[in-house]
Amino acid sequence: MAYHHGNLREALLERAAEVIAESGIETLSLRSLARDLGVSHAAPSRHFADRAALLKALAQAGFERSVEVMREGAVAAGANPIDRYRALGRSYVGFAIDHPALYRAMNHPEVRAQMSDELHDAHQVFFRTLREGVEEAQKAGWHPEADPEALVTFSIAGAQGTAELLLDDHSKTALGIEDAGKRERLADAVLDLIVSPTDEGVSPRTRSVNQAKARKK
Amino acid sequence: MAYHHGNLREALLERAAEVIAESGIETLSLRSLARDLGVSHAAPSRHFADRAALLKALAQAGFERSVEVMREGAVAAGANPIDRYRALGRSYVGFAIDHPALYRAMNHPEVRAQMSDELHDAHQVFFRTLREGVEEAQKAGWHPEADPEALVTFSIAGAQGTAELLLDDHSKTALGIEDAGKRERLADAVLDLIVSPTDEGVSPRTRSVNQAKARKK
DNA sequence: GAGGTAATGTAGGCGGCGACTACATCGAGC
DNA sequence: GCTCGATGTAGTCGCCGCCTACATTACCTC
Repeated sequence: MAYHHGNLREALLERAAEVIAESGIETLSLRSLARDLGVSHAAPSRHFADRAALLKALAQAGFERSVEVMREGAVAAGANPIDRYRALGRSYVGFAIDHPALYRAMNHPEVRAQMSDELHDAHQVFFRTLREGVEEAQKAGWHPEADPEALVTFSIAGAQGTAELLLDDHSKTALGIEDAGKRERLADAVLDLIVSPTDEGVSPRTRSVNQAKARKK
Repeated sequence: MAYHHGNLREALLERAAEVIAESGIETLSLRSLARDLGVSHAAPSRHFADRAALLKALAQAGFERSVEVMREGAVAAGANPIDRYRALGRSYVGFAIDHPALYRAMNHPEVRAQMSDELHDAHQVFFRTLREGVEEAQKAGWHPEADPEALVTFSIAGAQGTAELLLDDHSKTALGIEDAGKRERLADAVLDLIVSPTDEGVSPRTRSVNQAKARKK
């Protein structure tokens, strides 16, 4: 075989995502990754300075992909700002379920602790996307009385917390989630609770549009 | 000095909590812990079979303490079930802020992945405490139309997500949280949003009682 | 209060890992 | 066809988790 792997960087990211999805970030090691791909133990260092750099790259991809998915969801939701806002949250939860490895990388303490500038920017874009959705929804009559910053926190906390619960095995059993269908219904119900409070102009039961939201790959 | 440390187990837990609060769970090692306490590198193994066991012990303490704090908060909130329910969530967020190391241990993937029976029970008690609060609140008129399971998920997700955001440095700056006071106010505002939806019999502005809630040590 | 035993701590070692360095191979551009 | 940068290899160091063998202490029993 060739001395050069050819596309080691992408292969590393892909295999890393598999390993994380299977057995978690903790068990991920650069050396085992190298073994899996049949290269020497030091080869990964040509592409990622250290283990954290690889995780950061995954996290960055995660922030970018999640923003894409959220924007697509908003577009599919139509013109009503509150429906669009709901779709943002629903898409984020869907993203977490579809791409658990990226999601875990995005929220791993080791990554959050020391963000590179690039990663910081990606995180900012993510935050801004949600913030804009919140602002539009508020203008449209969702919680007009509330502090916008509290609304943003509430929204992100709700979406993040829901995603976390739906990905955690113990919480899943504690909540009686046996299959994917039940998980989807629960996610929708929770999203309804987040969005529901204001009853003017909002239709919290318009789930069908969001459920059929586009998911690439 | 004595050959025996005397209270190594407690000292390990205490020092571990310090290290986690300072620099995160990732940097925690049994050997560095042993060095910090002036014992041999293998001494900790007498009390914790492996690194995970130590984290599990911290997590267990966290679940137990958080339930205590939540119950105290509910008692201090009085007789109104919805006020009591709000106090549960507010107390949990307060617990996370006051005991970040325990909170992180409780939610660390390495811990969640393989829970011991004891830890599983502690987690169940935690879940049940919140679930009971939700059920009482619903009986009292909070979201009477909603699926109870969805309400539980919504509640835990909201509390958990809020705690996570308020502990994360990047999210803190993105939300414009400079000092502890602002953080407390934001936590209260978010809790109001979680509890507010139903307007019959609920007084979401009764924060003063909860703010002055008891916190031990 | 002497002896035995379990609890607790020590010393050493093994293998895996991250990270570093020196060296080998390939490929693209002059 | 040569050179140079990109990519991969081989070897090493130190830290860590974890294991085993051994030392010291506390406590219980007679």
